[in-house]
Amino acid sequence: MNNIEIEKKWQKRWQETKLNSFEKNSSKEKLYCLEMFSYPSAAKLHLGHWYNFGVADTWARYKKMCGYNVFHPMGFDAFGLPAENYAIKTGVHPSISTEKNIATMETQLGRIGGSWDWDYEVVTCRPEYYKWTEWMFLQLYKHNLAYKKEAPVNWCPSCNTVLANEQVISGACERCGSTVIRKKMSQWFFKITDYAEELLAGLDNLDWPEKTKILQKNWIGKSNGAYVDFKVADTSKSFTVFTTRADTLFGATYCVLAPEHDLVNEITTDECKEAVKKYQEEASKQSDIERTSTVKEKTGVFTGAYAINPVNNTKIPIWISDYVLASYGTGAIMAVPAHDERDYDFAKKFNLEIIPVIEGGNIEIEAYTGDGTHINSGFLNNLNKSEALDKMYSWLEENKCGKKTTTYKLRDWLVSRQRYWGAPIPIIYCDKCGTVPVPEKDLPVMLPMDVEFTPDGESPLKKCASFMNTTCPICGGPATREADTLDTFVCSSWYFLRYPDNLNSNEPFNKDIINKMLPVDKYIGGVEHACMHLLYARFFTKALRDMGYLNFDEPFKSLVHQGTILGPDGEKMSKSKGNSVSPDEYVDEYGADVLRGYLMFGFNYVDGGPWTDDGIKSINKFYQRVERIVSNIGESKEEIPELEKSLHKTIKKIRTDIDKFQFNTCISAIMEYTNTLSKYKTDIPRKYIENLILLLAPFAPHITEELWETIGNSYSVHNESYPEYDEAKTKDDEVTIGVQVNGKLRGEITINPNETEESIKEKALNNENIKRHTENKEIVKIIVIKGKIVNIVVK
RNA sequence: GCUCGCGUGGCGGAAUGGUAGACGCACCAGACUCAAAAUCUGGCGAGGUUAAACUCAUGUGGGUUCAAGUCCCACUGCGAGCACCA
Repeated sequence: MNNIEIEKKWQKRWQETKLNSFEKNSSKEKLYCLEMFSYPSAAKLHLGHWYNFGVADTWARYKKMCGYNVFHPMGFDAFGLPAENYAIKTGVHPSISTEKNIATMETQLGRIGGSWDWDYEVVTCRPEYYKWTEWMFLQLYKHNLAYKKEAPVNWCPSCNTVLANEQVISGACERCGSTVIRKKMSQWFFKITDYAEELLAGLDNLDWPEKTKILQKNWIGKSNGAYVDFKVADTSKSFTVFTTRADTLFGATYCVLAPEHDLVNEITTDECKEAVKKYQEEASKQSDIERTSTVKEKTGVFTGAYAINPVNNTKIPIWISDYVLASYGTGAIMAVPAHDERDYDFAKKFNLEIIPVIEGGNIEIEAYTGDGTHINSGFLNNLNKSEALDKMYSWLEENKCGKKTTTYKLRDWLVSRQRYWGAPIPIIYCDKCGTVPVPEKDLPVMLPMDVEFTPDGESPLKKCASFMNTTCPICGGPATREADTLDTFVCSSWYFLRYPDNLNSNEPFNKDIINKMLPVDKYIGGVEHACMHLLYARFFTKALRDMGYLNFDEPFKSLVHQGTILGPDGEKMSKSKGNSVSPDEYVDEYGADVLRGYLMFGFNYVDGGPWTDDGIKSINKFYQRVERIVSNIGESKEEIPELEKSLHKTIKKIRTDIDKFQFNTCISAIMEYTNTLSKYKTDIPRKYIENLILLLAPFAPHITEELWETIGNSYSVHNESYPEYDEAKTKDDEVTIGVQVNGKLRGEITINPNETEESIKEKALNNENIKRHTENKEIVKIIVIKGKIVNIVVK
C-alpha cells in the first residue's frame, strides 16, 4: 500500500471508531488546543492552512499521548464579504456557496489527518450560532458597552455605495477606481476603550510572543498628560485640549481644532466663514491616507476667534487644521511651536509666534523637543521637565482649568457593516419608543434569504421589506429594524467560548462548562490578528466576565504564531506573482504525513520561509528508511546499551523541544535515533522499534498507525502513552570535552562524569598539544566547566 | 519618522555565555548493479599542510568576560508593525 491508501484507510477507521472524541467526563487534566478557524473559501486549502493546522495538530496529538484530555475543535468563520461579492458576481446565494465551501473544506481538512473532534464544530453563519452573536450584542447594549454615533464610512461616489476597508485599494474603489471619500453615517460601536487599561495591563501575564504584546501595547497607545481648558475670548464658550507637555503651556501661542470639531462653526467669525467651510469640505473629501501622510505640507485656516491661555491670559488665535485628528484626545490641541515639530512647521508656514520655554536646541532651525531648564514660564522657570509637569498639574487643578489625565490611541470598535452576509444587529427603531433592543426571547433575528444585494447605495437589508418592517416590542406599533449587520470580527470574538458547549440552545454556553474548559491553553494562528481578533476576543472575555457569565480574565493563556511559507522565490505567495505552491500535488504524490513532516522539519515554525521541492523528498526518504528499519524487528528482549542511551536522549530532546514548538529539532532527534538503529541490520529488539513508532506517532499519524499494526500491535498507536525518559540513562559514561588555552581550542580530553576536577586538570595539562601551548608559560588559572570545557589561562 | 525583530556554510537550519555549523538537502568519492534508479559507507566552512600544526570565520566596528553567534554600545542591510496620536 502506498501512503495515500494508508492515509485513506486510517482516516476512515479513526472516524468509525471516534478515535478523536473528546472525553467529556474524563478525570484527566484538560488541555484546550485551538487553531484560529478559517474562512470557508471555494479554493482548496493552501500551504498556510497546512502549516497552521497540520503542525499544531502534531502538538495536540503529542499532548494527548502525554495523558492530557485534549480538547481540539474546529469550525468556520463563515460570514463575510467574499461570499457576498461572489453572490453579486454569480447570483449564487451566500448561504449556498458558503455551505458548499464548508463541505469542501471539511473534506480537505480530513485529508490532513488532524485530530479534531468534529462533534464540537461551530459555524458562525448558522442561526444556531448567530442567535448568540446577537445575544452578545444585546448584553453589551444592556451594559452600556454598545452605542450608536455618527462616524465616517468609506463611500464610493461613483458606485454610490459604502465600501469595506478591504475594498479600498490605496484610496480608490476596488471596483471602479474612483477616489473614495468619507461620509458620515450613524453607526454602532462597542466601547472597548472602557477596557483599555485592563487590556494593556493584562498583557504582562500572558504567555504570548513578546512582539505580539508590543503590537497590542502600541495599538492601545497609552499616553499620560493633561486636559487644559481654554476659554474662547469674548464668549462664554470654551474647549479642552489634551497635551503630554503641560509644562510648555507658557509657550502655547495658538490653538488648533480638528476641522470636524463641534465648536468650529460656533466660533468662526463671519469674515472667516467661507474659508473655514471650504477647508472643512476639502478635508472631508480626503482619504485617510492623504490626510495622515506625514510628508504632506501643513494646511489650515484661521477661524477669526481667539482663545485665552489660562496661565498668562494671553489671547492666542484659534485655527483649524487636518493635522489635528478629531478622534484622538479631545480633537483640539494647544500649539507650542518651539517644542513640537508639527506645531513648528505649521507656525513657520503661517507666520505664527514661536516662544521658547525650554533651554536647548536652536529654534531658528527646528523645534526642540527634549528636556531642559524652563524659561519664559512664570512659576515654572528654572525647573526641569518632570518638575515642571508636576507643578503644572497641581496648578491646573488648583485653578480649575485642567487636570492630569491619560488617553489611549485605542478607539471604540465600529461594528456596523452596510453589508448583507453578516449577523443582523438586533435593534428596532420605533417612532414612539426610539431605539429598542430586540427581546432575547425573539432571537435570532433571522437573516432573510430573499435579498437584493446588488450594490446601489443602500444596505442590502433595507430593500427587504419583510425584514425591515416589524412591530415595536414595547408599544406594538409599526417599527423598522436596523439594516446594518455586524462586523465578522464580532462572530470570531467569542467562538472559542462556544466550542465546548456548541449544541446548547438555551444559552450561548453553560457557565460551569466553560469555566472548566477555558481559557484556551494553546492558541495557534497568524500574527496578522494581533490588533484585531486577539484584542477583540480579550475585550469580549473581560466584558462577559464583568457581566457574570464567566470567571476568567483572559481567553488565550498561551499563544503561538506560525511563520509564513513563502514561494520558492522568497516572495509572499500570490496568484498574481505566479509563485503559489499548492499542497495538493505534494499530498497526491507523497501523502499528508510527508507534507506535514516537511513543514515541521524544513522550517523554524515561527519563522516560516521559502518553499523548496528538495526538502519534501528528504522527508519521504526518511519515512521509507523508518519503514525499512521497522521491518528489521526481532523478538529479543535484550537491552542494547547504545540503543538504550540513544533512545532516552531522543525522548528527552523531543519532550523539551516540542513544547517550544521546535518541531524541526524534534524530527532531527528522531533521525539521529533512526541512524543509530540502522547500524543494527536484523533482529532489533522489539522495544526499540516500538519506541521509534511511538516517538514518531504525533508527527506522522497515518504512517505510524500502519507500522504499529504491521508489527502486530493493537489499534491505536494514538491511544498509547508517549515514551518517557530516565534521566540516568541519558548520561554518557564518558564524554570528550575541549581544552582551551586562553580561550582557543587546543585539544580534547575524554573524561567520565564523576571525575574530580583535579583529575580533569591533570588530563588537560598532560595532553600533548596543550603541553606545547603551556610550556614555558605561567599558568594563571584553570577553569573547569564539568562536562563542557576546560580553559587554561596562561601568561 | 517612531517601535520591534532578524543577519550563521552552496541551501533549509542547529547551538541553557562553554569544542560553531546538530539534523537534512545539494555536491564528491566508494560499495552494490551489465547499467541506471533506489540503497549502503565515507567526505564536505575558507586558507594551509603529504599529514599535522596553525590561521581566518556567525553583517561591520568597538566593549564586557577565563570564554561571545549568544550580553552591552555604535553602524549597516533586510523584514514587520504603527504612522501628524498632541
